[in-house]
Amino acid sequence: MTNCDHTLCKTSALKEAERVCEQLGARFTDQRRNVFEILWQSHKAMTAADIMNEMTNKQPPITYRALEFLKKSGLIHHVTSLNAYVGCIHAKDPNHIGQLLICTNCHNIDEIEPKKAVSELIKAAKNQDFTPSLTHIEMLGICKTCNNATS
Amino acid sequence: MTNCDHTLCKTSALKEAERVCEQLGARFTDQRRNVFEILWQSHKAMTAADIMNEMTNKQPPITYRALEFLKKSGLIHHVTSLNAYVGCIHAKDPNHIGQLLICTNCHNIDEIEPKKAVSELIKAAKNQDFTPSLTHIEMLGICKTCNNATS
DNA sequence: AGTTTGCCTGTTAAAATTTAACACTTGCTA
DNA sequence: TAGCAAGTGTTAAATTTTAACAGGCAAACT
Repeated sequence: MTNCDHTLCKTSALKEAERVCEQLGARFTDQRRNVFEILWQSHKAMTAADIMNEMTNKQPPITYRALEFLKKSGLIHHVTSLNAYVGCIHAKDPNHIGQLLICTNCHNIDEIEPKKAVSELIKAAKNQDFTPSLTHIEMLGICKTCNNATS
Repeated sequence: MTNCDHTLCKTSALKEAERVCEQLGARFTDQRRNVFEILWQSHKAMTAADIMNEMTNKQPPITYRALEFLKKSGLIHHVTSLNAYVGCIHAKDPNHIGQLLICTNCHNIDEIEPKKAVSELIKAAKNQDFTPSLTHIEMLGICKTCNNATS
């Protein structure tokens, strides 16, 4: 995501969303598209309320249902430590385990795939005979841009 | 935590809590103790409402304030993916980064310190010029006991 | 001992967030 | 073209969290 051409970025996310829905036999309806596009206006996390405010149809169930669907489909992430949502930039790979880098200054979120760390995490879990099915990794901190701005 | 002698486990957690409060110049008051003991009845995550139900004084602000304090002091963890709380078993080490292993079957939570994985996560973040200050790692899955019971 | 100070509590509400329930619509497909 | 499953619209309500403010309590100072 860092320094993306965001118009392109958004366009390809939309294409990807259509493809994923197709593949799931689900519809990328107006409501779902509405939520998705709002989230993809930026790489910042938005709360359900933030999103609802920008929806055409502002009724809570509409928003929550769309969020639920998009999350289940792997198209967006629930950023649990903020109770907010952000578009997923690795939707292509439904089994990826992302590491969210959440800037507490500008609120942008980057997502990387820390292959080595993940395999260590899994190894550590297996050591306890724990069988993982879902992994959340979230880091709060200061991003590159804000680091440079401060210095 | 796995297969702990829980009476001991709880006792030492209480001692530790008293020590931490002392060190912080804060008081381990009745309300805080109440929440803390409720959480330490088990290694299961409890929601604020669950806890409130068992409190002597069941008023929301009492519970939320105590939770907030215990969390800030590193005595409990907020399990963000469940929006629930659990006692921290590494309170001694205030800078530790824990990996929570959350059993979706029995709801017990174990916490381990995956040193290697964490250093990889930090490395991955630094590669993006991201300076982390707080890291959350949560895994949902099936624990040892439940694995054995099923097989 | 008396008083100040800061932390902590009690209490009343209210705000914010999320879900339930149910009737209706839409698009596929048999 | 009827029937089914998926998705919507709508009304409320449940749940979760916070605000605000008055009062109490313990340690620190005089």
